[in-house]
Order: sequence, then structure tokens, then C-alpha cells
Amino acid sequence: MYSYDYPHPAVTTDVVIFSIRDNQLKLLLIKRGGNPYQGKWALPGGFVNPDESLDDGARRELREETGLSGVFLEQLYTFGNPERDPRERVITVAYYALISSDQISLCAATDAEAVGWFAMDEFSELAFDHEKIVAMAHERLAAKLDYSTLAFQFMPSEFTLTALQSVYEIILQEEIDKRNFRKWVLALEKIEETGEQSREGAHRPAKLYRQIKPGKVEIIK
Amino acid sequence: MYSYDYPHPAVTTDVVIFSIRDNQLKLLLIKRGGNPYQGKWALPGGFVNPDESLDDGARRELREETGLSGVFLEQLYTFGNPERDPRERVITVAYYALISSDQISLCAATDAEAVGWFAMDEFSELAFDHEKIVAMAHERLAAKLDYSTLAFQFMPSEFTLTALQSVYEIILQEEIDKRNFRKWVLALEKIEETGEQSREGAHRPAKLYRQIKPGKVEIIK
DNA sequence: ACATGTTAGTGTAGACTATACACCATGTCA
DNA sequence: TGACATGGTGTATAGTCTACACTAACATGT
Repeated sequence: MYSYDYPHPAVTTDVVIFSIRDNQLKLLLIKRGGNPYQGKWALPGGFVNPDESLDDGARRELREETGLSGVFLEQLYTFGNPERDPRERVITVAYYALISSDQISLCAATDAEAVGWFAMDEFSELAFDHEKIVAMAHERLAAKLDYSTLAFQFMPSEFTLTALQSVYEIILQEEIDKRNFRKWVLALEKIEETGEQSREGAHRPAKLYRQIKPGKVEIIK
Repeated sequence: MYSYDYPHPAVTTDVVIFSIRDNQLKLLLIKRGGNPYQGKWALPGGFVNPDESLDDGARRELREETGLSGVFLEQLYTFGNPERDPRERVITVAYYALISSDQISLCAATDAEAVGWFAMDEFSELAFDHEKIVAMAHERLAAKLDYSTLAFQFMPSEFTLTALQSVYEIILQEEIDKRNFRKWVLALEKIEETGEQSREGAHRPAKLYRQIKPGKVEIIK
């Protein structure tokens, strides 16, 4: 039992976990077992421990659901309307995380019953105000593509330019000219050729590239 | 006495209140009366009430310190390191606010003993992690000048282009070419001539402009 | 009334950036 | 060896950004 002179809200972290699967932007949702919103899908999240920072709390939630660590994670926004949880006052510090397509294969969560990856138009009526959180995360993601190397976080350690372009197209939901994209991304000088080729399928093999500073998200322009 | 099954952190809002005074970017600080950090300057802030949203809490803090309402206020970031307050776990949702130079004259706070406006290089050793909060607020402010009409929030209802330019120069800390600035800002089509002139001092009077949508911050480009 | 001082207000040329657009290259497989 | 599929490349144009200097209009003092 913990007592205070003044009322204290509960504080949680919720994480919007994005990844690219099947040529779609998807996010990880969890089916709620208990009330409220029992049976509804919700963002993974939970209470912040007394001795951990908010970042650490979000990272822990991420690890608990995916088994992954070392992924990109950034604070998004804090949601604290008094009525957002019917039980008690709960303030949630929302984060978003990006999982690359080689991390996703390591991701343990997928086989669990109550966990799933959903495309942005494959879910409806999330629990709490989670739809608002997801919408804001998607906006932030799209905005950051324009002025950072955020999209590289979705790529495996070696990737083709076509694969990278398709990540941009999926998130921004618009087609990009191949030649202009390549000029642009190479001019950034944030990726380099590995010297290897992909050689998949009945066609010309593609050069493989890697990030010069793997894992780093850099602001550009 | 309020009791919970699990430990709950205290949640506060702190507000970085910016204004332009004496051709400098200044912010409002409050001298702490009690421990910890007694006598140190700190951001205005306080506990979130159980029945108010985070935005409302921040707006209330702002009003309590300045007497002002209807000013621009936006959530900045949430700071929650376990050791940031020596008394108990305190998570603060930081906001920043912009006060225009006609609002500032209405601002009651200035005559109080323990309240003051400080230029960005006029203070040192703020209480808690408030220097970090201020630094992030300043970064956000400067970044937003590039892609929004945020700077207009510092302007009185009617203003000259020279005055507007000087706000940009003060915040960005760099000189801007007069002709290029005017071309740029007029091309935005977010301000219009009032038809009036300023006529101050021994020189040619300047045209006065106003925002087309007063109070609105718009994303540009 | 005229000279002085101070800020307001304006345009153009060149560099650079963004965009639109189509064909050949290189591999697999039948 | 031909069909198919994706990889890879350049150029011309429009648009944007940058640098740069002089005249206009007022107040003031002589």
C-alpha cells in the first residue's frame, strides 16, 4: 500500500511498434485480456516502475512483447486526459519504435495468440485513446522521413536501393521516381555499397548497401 | 490521504514561457522559496490536478504566473528520470508558451519579487533538470520557425516587417537579408497589410501588417 | 527651406535544387 | 537464344534560394 498527501495519477508507457511486413506498414497490437476494453486490441504498454526512467520503461515494454532490444525508440507525446481510463487517472507517455526486417524474424511475439501485426487499415476501435496515439505516431514517422534517416531503421543490415525506396513509398503512400530517389539518397552520403549483390529471382542482381553509421538516425538537410 | 496498491509518481507540468523583450529572447523564471533547490531559479510549474488534462494544467500554471490566457501553448517533452527530484518520483510534462509583446504589458507577474524575465544567457544553474528542459524548448522553437508561422505568436496584433524580421534574427541568432526575408514572408500569404503605418521616429513610416488568421500557427512549405 | 540622419522599401542575376522523363543492362529460366 | 523481370543510369527544365545596393519618406536641427 502506497499513500500520498495528494492524489497521484498512474503513469504508463505505451509503445507503437512499427515494422514493414508484406509490403505494408504494420504495428504490433495486443488483445486485452481484462477489463476495461476486454477483447479489444491495444498498444503494448504498462506501468512505469519506480526506479526506472520513462525511456527504460518503454524499452522494457518493447522487450517484453518482442524480445528485442537495441531497436530505435523515441518518445512521441504524453496523453493525460482525465477520462482516458475509466478505472483511475492514467497518464501515458507514448513512444514509438521501429523494427527492421531482420529483427522481426527474431521477434518472439508473433506466435502468441493475443498478439498480432496489423496494417494501418486492418484494425478499428482500439482500446482507450490508442487510435489517437497511433495516428500521431504515423504522422511523426512520415514527417521524419523528410528530414532524417529514420527510414533506414526499417532496413536489414544490407539492403538494395529498391527495397529502401519501397519503404519510403509504403510510409508516405506515394510513388517516388526511381532515378530521383537514388540521386537523393546517395547524395546524403549515409549509405555505402557493400560490394555484394542480392541475386534473387530471374533478373539482374542488385547492389547491396549498408548504413555507414548503423543504428544512427541522422537529421538531414 | 490517497492510497494505491502500486507506487504512483507525482506528475507536474512545467512551462517554458518565452517572450521577446529588449530585443532578446527571454523566459520567465521563478525563485524557489522552499527546498529542494531553495533560492534557485526554476520554471513555473506544479502538480496536475486530478480532474484536469495536462494541457489544462499547463494552461493553469501559465495563468497563475502571468495572468494571461489565450496564449500559444504546446507540449514539449516529458521528463521522468527517477532522480530528477530528490523528494519523490516526479514526472514532469514540459510545455512551452509564447507571449506576444502586447500581452506582456498585461502580464502581472513582472513586479513580483521572486519572478523574473531572463535572457538565454542570463541565468545559470536552474533547479532540477530545468536547464535541459529550457535547452530543448529553445531548440524546438528555433526548429519550428523554419516550417511554421510560430514566430508570429511573438508579434502584437499589428506589426512591421522589420519587427517581424528581428524576431527571427533574435531566435535564430543569425542575420537575415531584408529583401529575401520580405519576399519569403509575403509569399507565405499568412499576413496582410492593415493599411495603417507605424510613424515612429525620425524616418520613413513603416507599413503595418497583421496575421490573416490571428492566433493560428500554420505549418508551411 | 534645406541638409542630415534614420529606417522603409524594392529587383535582378546566378547558383543551386527539384522534377519529369525512357532506355539499356544483367541476370534466370524455359 | 529469346522472353521476362528487375537493376541501373543522365539530361533538360522549372523552381527556389542567395547575394547584393540604392532610392523613398519621414523628423529634426539649422
